[in-house]
Amino acid sequence: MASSGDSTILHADLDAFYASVEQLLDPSLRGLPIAVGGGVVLAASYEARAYGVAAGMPGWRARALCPDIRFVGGHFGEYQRRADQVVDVFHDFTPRVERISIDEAFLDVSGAVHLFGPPGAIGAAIRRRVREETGLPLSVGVARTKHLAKVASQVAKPDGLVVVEPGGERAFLAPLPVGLVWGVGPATQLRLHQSGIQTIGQLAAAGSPLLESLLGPANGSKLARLAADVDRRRVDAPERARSIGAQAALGRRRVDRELVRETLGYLTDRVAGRMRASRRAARTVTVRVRFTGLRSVTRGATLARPSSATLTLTETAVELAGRALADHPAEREITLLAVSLSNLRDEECLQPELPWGRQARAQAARWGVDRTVDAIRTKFGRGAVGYATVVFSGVDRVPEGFRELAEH
DNA sequence: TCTGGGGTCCTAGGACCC
DNA sequence: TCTGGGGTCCTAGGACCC
Repeated sequence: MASSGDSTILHADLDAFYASVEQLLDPSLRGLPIAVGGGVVLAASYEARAYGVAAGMPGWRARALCPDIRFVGGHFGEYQRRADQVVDVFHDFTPRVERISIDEAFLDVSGAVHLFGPPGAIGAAIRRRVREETGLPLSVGVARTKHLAKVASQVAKPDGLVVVEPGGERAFLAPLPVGLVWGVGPATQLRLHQSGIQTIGQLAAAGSPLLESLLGPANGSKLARLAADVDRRRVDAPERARSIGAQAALGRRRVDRELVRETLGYLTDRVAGRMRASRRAARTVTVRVRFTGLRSVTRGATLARPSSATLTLTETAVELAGRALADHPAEREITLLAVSLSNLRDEECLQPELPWGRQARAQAARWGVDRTVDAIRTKFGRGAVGYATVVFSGVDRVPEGFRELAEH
């Protein structure tokens, strides 16, 4: 029985995943700069990355950087299918697989060395099998901790394997840029650079007190632990979600109450349905309104009791959006609306409504309508039935396949 | 001339309670 | 005479991740 200090963690990360699948499906795309997406780059092939194209970049900028870039994609079902195939391979080596996104997972292979040899050999064997069975390039990092395994897989990219031997952790981390630390994004990186901290070695040397004064107590101490390699998180099954949300980009639309009502109705309907499918109810509703120039505001409200009723949640969302808009009368156009449900409770645990009173009866009726709609949709599909403004709403411009993928 | 959708966590101020 | 401290919940905003 290995102690936690002896655990061996493997981080596996599919390279340029969506783009790699597209190049497999259409061999004429191999070796070419391609991007998956349209308005925004969801994934870029390594050939495109050589031009500076990166995920999250607006499509027009990608075209400016790389005029020959080809935009392809939309094979969402294929992405999911192949990613599942890869995870099946992982399970042949260990039952302890923590999937953290469609193209990434942690594996605890501490107990697998007796069967498959040293950690490096396991990493190599997994990479080989994934390549043979799916055609996809996979990068793997191996180390004693999750954080270090993840850093190692980033160093291994593209299509490589990096093993950090026990005892070599600090030396491995020291020269690497701070941006490789999990949780260091552009804002934190800028602040660290301004303090003369460029490498993870310098980050570790800075120490917790300085980092806490720079970045706040929680972020500072967490970063100090990661840089000093004393983080010991285990590989676990993912926890249940703490919030469920949906958003819709609208282009540039003049502020219009009816548009807001329809869009929020549509979004809340989707989100509430997903929540009911996982048998939960929400106490907090949050609405985000984004204006031009990426200026955005959020308004939230916590209900006296949890609800899973589409109508109740929609009314709350619409009211919150009204407040947000009223607080910003100078804004003439909105570009995005988002709804999020949080403070989630298991529905079975809810206090049953008292069987009398008009309000209780109304709630019971809403509950019944939602269940009926859910059941019909399960049988006949989303478009079969719904509230009128939702059914006829024209905001569903993003491919449904992508939504389902994102929801997975 | 600012681009998708789905999430997590942290901070900070205010209300309220003891 | 408004002085002390601690805890919880709510709200708004922001950073970050895939």
